[in-house]
Amino acid sequence: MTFPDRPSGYDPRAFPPVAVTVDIAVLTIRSNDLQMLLIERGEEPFRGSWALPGGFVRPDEDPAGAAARELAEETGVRPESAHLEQLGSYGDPHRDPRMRVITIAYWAVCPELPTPLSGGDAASADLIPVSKLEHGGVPLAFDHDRIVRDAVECVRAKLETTALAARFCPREFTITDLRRVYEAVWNTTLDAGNFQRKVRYNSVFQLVRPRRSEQETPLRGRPASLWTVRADADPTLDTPFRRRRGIANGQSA
Amino acid sequence: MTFPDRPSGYDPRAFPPVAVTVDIAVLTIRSNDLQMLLIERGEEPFRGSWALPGGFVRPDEDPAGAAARELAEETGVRPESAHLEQLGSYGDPHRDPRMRVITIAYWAVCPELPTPLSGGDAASADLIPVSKLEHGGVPLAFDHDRIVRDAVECVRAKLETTALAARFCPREFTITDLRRVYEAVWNTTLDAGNFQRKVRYNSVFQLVRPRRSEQETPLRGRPASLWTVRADADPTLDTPFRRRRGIANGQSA
DNA sequence: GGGTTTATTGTCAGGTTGTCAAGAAGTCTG
DNA sequence: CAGACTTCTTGACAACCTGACAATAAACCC
Repeated sequence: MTFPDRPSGYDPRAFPPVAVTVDIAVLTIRSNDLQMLLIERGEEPFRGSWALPGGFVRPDEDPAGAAARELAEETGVRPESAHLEQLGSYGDPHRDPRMRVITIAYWAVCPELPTPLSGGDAASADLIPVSKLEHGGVPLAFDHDRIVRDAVECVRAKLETTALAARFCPREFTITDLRRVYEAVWNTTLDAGNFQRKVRYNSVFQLVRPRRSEQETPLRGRPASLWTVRADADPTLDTPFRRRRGIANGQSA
Repeated sequence: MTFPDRPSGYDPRAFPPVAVTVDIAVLTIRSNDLQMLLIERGEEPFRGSWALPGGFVRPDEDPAGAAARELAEETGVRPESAHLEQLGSYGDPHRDPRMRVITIAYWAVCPELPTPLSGGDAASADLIPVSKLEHGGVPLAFDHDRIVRDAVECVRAKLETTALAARFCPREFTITDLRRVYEAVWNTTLDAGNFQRKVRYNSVFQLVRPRRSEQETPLRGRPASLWTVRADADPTLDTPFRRRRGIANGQSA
């Protein structure tokens, strides 16, 4: 990597103006549905369209740090409770009509999110079902439709091989909680018995308490055991969960 | 995403100066060994260290386009013969001591590369075995050691679920060619019989000719059939190849 | 206690994988 | 030209994993 033809002494102003931003696809599960946090734009361009939360990377800030900051600002979640990971960069020269903006996209997975408060942007934030976004029913600003698609696919794929699904749940969760995450994210249904078996055999998951004591929403049925993700090791699953591709599963029409 | 407090009319000079570059981890297989193309720096900073090939994203250029251009410039490979994919962005504020540089890293997989010609950078290019890079025996510039590690891990993982391995081979290849790619990239050995079975069952691969006619290097043994990757569909494998994690396989010591 | 609900365990056939052996089809050597 | 040698390809079989589904367990309700 060499700098443009200039002997030495790097004149900052000589570089073509580029803005670098981060955008974050924040995912959570609401009423057994995969949803994404989006913000309705109050200004041009794309006034009235929905957009990913995000903002500028500050001069002395790491992009990951900028993403964590924006996440906290826009959702109020503590950075350590969410899982934040880089998706990739989007840099089409004309993706923003105003000027050259390269964005580094991230995705984040949160347990049940506090109901989105309209942020300081004077724009309203809301959780939108991903199924709706995939159906094309929501107009998105910039190239955010592509980022959304990529982020969702990335999370779906990551559920196959890692314990990421647990990041949608509170620290301790039941196996049914976990199964519902898979069902929501993959928009499918899984056999409860087989799912149980896989979780029990997976060394990443760890039994915490044989019975649930603090009752939560479901007050009926046999109480479930509580599980957690083993803290020490990396969250790779011993044997992956494989999604059945090709068959249009789940609710159609 | 909103712009900094400024009513309208975006003064380019007002944005903090950031340079955006692409860096490419070019991988190929030489003598059954995974190797990466690196360039020895002839200038400060990091004079004498090795670095990934790369360069600036031009004002009206897409980052992927910049990566393809740099790849062609530095290796002479036709862009369509290589597989080029984005890895991610690296933007630590101090990763380049001269100024703020955010790089978008790519990885590329090439069939047998033309022996690297020293590029126009007045620096010498060379193929370095990845095993050497992982052993820490090669000083790398900037944060390129991290990019190299991430790129190698990404390619290793991608071999599990896609037909990427075929991109290391010419358009038509034998099953043994393909197996050697896996063995080189994963630094392990695989059972030839099992491997054969999996490839034959995989709908991604397609038999071209039942016997090899043009003899290549190995003039001994039963001639092998030639296979290719089905062009139409996406390169996802029906049943993934799984690498056995945890066991330190391959040549030790 | 009987009915309902949900969690958990069990069964069993079918598919996939790992190990290993045998067969096929060439070249090489004496 | 007959082995010897090499490499590709197929086959056998046990171990393991998975999907489908039935049975049992543990709560709640009335």
